[in-house]
Amino acid sequence: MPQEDKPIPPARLERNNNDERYDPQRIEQKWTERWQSDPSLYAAEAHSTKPKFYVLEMLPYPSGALHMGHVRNYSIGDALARYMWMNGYNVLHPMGWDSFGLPAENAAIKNNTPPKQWTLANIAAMKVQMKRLGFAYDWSCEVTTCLPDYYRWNQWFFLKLYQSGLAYRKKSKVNWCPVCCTVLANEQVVNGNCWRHEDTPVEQRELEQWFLRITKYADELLRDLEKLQGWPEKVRIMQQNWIGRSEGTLVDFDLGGTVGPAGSTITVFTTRVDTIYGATSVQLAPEHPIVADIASRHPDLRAQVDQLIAEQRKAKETGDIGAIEKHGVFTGRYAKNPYNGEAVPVWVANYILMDYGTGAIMSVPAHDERDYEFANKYKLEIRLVILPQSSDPEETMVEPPLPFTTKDGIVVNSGEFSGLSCDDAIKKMTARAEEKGFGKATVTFRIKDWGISRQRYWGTPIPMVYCDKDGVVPVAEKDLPVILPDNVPITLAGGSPLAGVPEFLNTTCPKCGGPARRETDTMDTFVDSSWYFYRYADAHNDKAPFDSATIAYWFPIDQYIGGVEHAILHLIYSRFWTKFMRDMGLVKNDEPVARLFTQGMVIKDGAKMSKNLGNVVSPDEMVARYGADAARLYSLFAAPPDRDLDWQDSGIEGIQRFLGRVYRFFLRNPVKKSRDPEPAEQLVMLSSEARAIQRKLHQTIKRVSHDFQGRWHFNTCIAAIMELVNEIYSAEEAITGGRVPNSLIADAQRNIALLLAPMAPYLAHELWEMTGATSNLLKAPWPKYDPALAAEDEIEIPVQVNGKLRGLVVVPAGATDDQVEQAAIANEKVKAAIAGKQIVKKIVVPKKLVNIVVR
RNA sequence: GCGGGGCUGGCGGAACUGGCAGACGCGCUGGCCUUAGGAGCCAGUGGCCGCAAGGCCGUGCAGGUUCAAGUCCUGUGCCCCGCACCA
Repeated sequence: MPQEDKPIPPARLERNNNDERYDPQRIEQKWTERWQSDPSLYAAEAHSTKPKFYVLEMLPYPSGALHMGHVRNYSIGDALARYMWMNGYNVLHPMGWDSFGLPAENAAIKNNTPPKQWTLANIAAMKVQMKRLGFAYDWSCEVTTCLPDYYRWNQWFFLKLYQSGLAYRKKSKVNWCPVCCTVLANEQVVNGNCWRHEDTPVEQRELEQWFLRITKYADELLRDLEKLQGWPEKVRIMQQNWIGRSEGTLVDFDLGGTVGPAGSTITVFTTRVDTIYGATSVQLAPEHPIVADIASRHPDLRAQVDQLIAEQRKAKETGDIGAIEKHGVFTGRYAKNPYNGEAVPVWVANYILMDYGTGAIMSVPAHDERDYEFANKYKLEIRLVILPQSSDPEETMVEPPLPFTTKDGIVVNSGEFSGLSCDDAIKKMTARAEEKGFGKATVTFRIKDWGISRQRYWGTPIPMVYCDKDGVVPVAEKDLPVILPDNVPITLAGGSPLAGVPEFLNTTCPKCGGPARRETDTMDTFVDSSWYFYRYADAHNDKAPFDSATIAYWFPIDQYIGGVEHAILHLIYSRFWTKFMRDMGLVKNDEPVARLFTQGMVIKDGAKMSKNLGNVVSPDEMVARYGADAARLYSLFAAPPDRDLDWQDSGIEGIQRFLGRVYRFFLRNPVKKSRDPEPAEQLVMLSSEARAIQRKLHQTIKRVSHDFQGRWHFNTCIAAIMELVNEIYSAEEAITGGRVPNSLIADAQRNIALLLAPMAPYLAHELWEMTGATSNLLKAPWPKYDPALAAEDEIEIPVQVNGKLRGLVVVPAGATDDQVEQAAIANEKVKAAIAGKQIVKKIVVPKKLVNIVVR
């Protein structure tokens, strides 16, 4: 939503009529103007001998205003981009807009504004915010997914998917959100509710839909998770669970005669065929077609089954599926276990899901907890067929107190398979099924094909045509894009708005030229975000989605940064898209993203910021009060980036104080003699105060470099710079008294500007200029430290007696262990602590500590 | 139930490979400067005892390994996130 204009209280410092005040508004405005005058400032180099680095933050939905989560995300990415520039990389750092989607339609209804107008206005507003925050984006390759020059390539990809058999149309039960009035992908259903309307249960509807065959890549998507060592383990595991690969066996149970159109066989799926001699019933999902067949002749059963179906649906909707009490009903029929020829009763049970496996299971109460619970309730036979490996095979447990469910056992009571280990039994029994033709090995996935049809207006039109003569016909490539018409009346009722636009709907068949109708559904917006980051590298290509050679240079993305909420949806779809493009020969990389970083949420008063709770902090207000640098620096300082950040207004004030301290140090100690950076002089004869500053300076460069590169602990980077500034302030008397050479002050100032440059770019640039430097700080080399100058002359060694701190001794940095030990023992407090006791052991950890063990 | 992360002062957080727990910042207390201070500067600030010197206790809890444990091991509690009748 667009930000309403609230009167913003003036920055507190502005009331201070002091020439030394740090005025972020003045400084930041000055640099904004300068940076805007050079649009190529942040542009990636097309031909470069430098190593490349592609750093990317997840593109926002243009809701109208940035929130603090965006600011944090982009502050991290921007710091990294700037750091890599300073380290000599050719950096690609783009930004764009995930700009199709339902909120634009909702806003259209509410404000009577066309979605396009609303969206483009929001983009303009948010771009202003981003520029005000000083993020170094290469706007020349901006991607806006709702514009035809982008979405035409969605359509182009769709045609390619269709040609490859990876896009298909199918009538099926789909998830329908009654508030969005559209279909949702499985990935967009959260606990049975719509992902955007968490209180709205998803309904099931039968509709003709377009699907993308992501399941073709299910195995590879799973396998290649191994390659993604630069991804958080959490995300890899979430994807692994989502894909849900499971190896098992299909086994046919014969019903001994046809019941109806669904046939005379029940095929069950099991991962534990080794337990099949213990199967004492077959359980069907209430929605299983054979249940419908049987029930059609038995009205009583029909009613009971309907109840089970209703119950299951309700449980799914409330998210309680998994906790409902198991119950079921006997169908009156029996099915034959093909291994032992035994006929077992066929039941319908509410804990069997139609959309996993075959919707039918064999029930083995002795070796499955769920089956055990069910069998106990209905007094079904519990037959033991696996014994724990350790126990005596002679010993027969007739009534197991609990089912034994692990594979670590021996098969018993299973005819010729008795005596085998579970794994061997699975192999041999599956082979038997294949040999006899009553079953086979199979792999089941939890992941389903991706339904992309949406009955909404504001999305990419699906480029397909329906002809009475030729059926479903793809739009010719040369006729792309199929333009999304403007001025479409939008309601949230009655299906696809495009169906009500005759100029759009009516077309001619690409094949026969006769009258035909266009597809009126649009694509899921996750299609847009599945490949947008490729377009950045070649954003103005009008012959192809991108040039393959350019992609080969930039990909994979070196660092992708965003919220963990995209761990499944966006990040699995875009992996699928990359694999499809690779198989098309369009890209060479198997994976789009080499390293992924998921930053923590921004919370306030212990809760996620939300309008309902009224704990939202507006970036605009923060920038107006404290400046962009302070807002950015605080979002990096308040917590390490992977953890949740608890926003505290008093914290950002502290950051502003710090920036003011830095600024005043420069202001009070103008050093304009030297021009551009030059190596620090070797300052041999320094006062102790000067030496302390010099040492701290080099130690700080070391620490910041280390924490930045290796760990991304921006909070400790900033803390280190604060320490340096504190050191300088505490030496103020020495500075004003002339005991610190000008050249050292100049050196410190240059380095402080450099160290701050990635995180607080406005002030850093101002300070850089104040030192007299004329080069562009953006690409100034990251500072290096001199180990000799960073070294301490003397070190303080804690001395423990029996592991407890008893004294501190100061020794020269180069002291030998013996000297340190002597100094430790000579210490008065240590003497007192060991007086009258016998020294058992002396431990000297070089440069760290001494521990004297006494008795 | 399974998986991932977390638990350190009044608060946000430091302590990367076992080696001075509490860096840095906020808050608080005191002082300086000032017509004024919601500006700036300086100092103090884990708890308990003590005038002090100093002592004891302290990283969710209980054990253990070690000269030495926030860090390693065993057990356990609580919080957050994800998945969940997946056969």
